Amino acid sequence: MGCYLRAMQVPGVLSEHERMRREARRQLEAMGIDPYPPGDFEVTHHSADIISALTQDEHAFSGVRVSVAGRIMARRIMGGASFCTLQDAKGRIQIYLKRDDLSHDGDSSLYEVVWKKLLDLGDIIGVQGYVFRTRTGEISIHALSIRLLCKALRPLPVVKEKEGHVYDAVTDPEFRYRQRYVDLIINADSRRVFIQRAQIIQSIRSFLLQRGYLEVETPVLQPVYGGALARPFVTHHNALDMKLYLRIADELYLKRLIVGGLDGVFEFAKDFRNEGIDRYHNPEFTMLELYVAYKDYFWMMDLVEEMLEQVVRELHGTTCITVGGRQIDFRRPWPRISLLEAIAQHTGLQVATMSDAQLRQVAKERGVAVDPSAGRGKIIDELFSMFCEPHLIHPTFIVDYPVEMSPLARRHRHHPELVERFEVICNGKELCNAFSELNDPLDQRKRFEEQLELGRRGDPEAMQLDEDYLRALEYGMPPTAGVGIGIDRLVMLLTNAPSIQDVILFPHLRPERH
RNA sequence: GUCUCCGUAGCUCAGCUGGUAGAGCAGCUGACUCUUAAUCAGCGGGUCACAGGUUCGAAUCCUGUCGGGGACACCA
Repeated sequence: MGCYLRAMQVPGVLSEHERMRREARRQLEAMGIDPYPPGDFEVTHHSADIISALTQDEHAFSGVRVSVAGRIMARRIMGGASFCTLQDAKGRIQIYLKRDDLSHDGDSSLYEVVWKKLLDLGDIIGVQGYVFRTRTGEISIHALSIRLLCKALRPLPVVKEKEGHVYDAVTDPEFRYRQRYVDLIINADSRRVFIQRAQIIQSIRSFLLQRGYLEVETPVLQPVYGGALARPFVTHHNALDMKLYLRIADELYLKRLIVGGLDGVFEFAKDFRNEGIDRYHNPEFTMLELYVAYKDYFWMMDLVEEMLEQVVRELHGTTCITVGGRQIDFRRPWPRISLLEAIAQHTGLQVATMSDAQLRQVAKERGVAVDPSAGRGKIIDELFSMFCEPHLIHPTFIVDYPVEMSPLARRHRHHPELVERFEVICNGKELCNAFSELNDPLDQRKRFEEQLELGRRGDPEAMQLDEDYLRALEYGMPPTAGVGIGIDRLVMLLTNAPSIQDVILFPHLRPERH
């Protein structure tokens, strides 16, 4: 690590490899070859398409000239003939090059000098030729011409592979995250994860669009942050000379749109929370929020179930996937169990009938760290996450939460101390959070005021009172169901990625130099 | 933020209880016109993360700093 940093810090200090490649570049230029030509090389085919087409029909390419472009990943030079592994966006294909085929009028310099001496692993070339099978049966392209499309000045880590076994794979997480561009070149699994991430998001988007919901964009820079309990990033607008916050959620804006009569809105929102970083948390992350008018949380449970089942099926072709060695089945219906029942099941405690003091006492006895300022809801939540969550592997709805934990949720229609809220727990982790939205402006004001009181008592995550949001509610918001799904967490689950850094292209890291 | 482990050539890693660095791949030179972790012969490449300290002598021991992983705490 240290050494490539050094090379980056001090441009004059180049490794032997880098000096070689710069010299090769110079020589190419001296030969009249542009090491960075314009993008006018016509690509007619991609590696994987050629291979699948020929596999289906052995004569698919008879009489066909193909042009492919990609990065040189391996070279095997045997005097007057060479093999090269070329990697493009869809995969890899072998190229066969012969001196005789690349020479014209007795000039073999393209093969002897350019190919053998001046091109390197990592360079990007275009190849024109015809498709054939080698004696051992590997589908290859017999090159009739090659062209340098981009000279690489840094050596690529060399990863070799035989019969599925990968040798010298680059596993250093710091290298992979800082230089994701290299990770993507050399780690097929990393490419796979990000392609699947895109598929998952696309799958959700089509599901929602198909139901007629409107995809919208709401402010990232907010004068009042809200919609979640979290610490925000603070920034400053110079021209307006005012404090702005990077959003921690887009909930309050989406619900304003419900007031506005849009009835069904969603947004894939980048949210920002000023908190610790670990394998489940990145300071900026993606959250899907969806709000639908004239619906409640029961309806939303059905929708979430259906949507996620379909997403998993579209991605994997089955509802049953393996995560960290465990089987998880997303097939509907998922169990629905109330928060208090779940606690009773896993701890034997009937917390509903306990006084605050009793609750505090049993929590202490069970080893739950209880902050003296923590309210009843917080203790219950803590009990749940300690004793229940880890046991919930298959997707499970946990429903009906204490009111003080959910200042934006509608009170339960039968139990005023609860709200109509559910979370989906899967693989021991929260996957989404949803509720029947609170649309009573007076109750909402009271809940905000309770949050303000928490804030005064020092809770840095307490909500701010959003006057404009209250004004919107006073105009009337229809009964509405809303849900938030942590997309990064969902992608981790569905791609079997152990760290959030593996599903975010450029995860946050400390600067390389201070 | 706390605890813990880690940082040696472009990459993957050796380097035992201190005697100032080694392998494979990659690179360079040469041979080889169906190879596929190509092969064969030869060669080069390192402020051992950084800064102090202990010592005759430090990649190795100690302290600190930087960066990373993991766990805990807060959260999604």
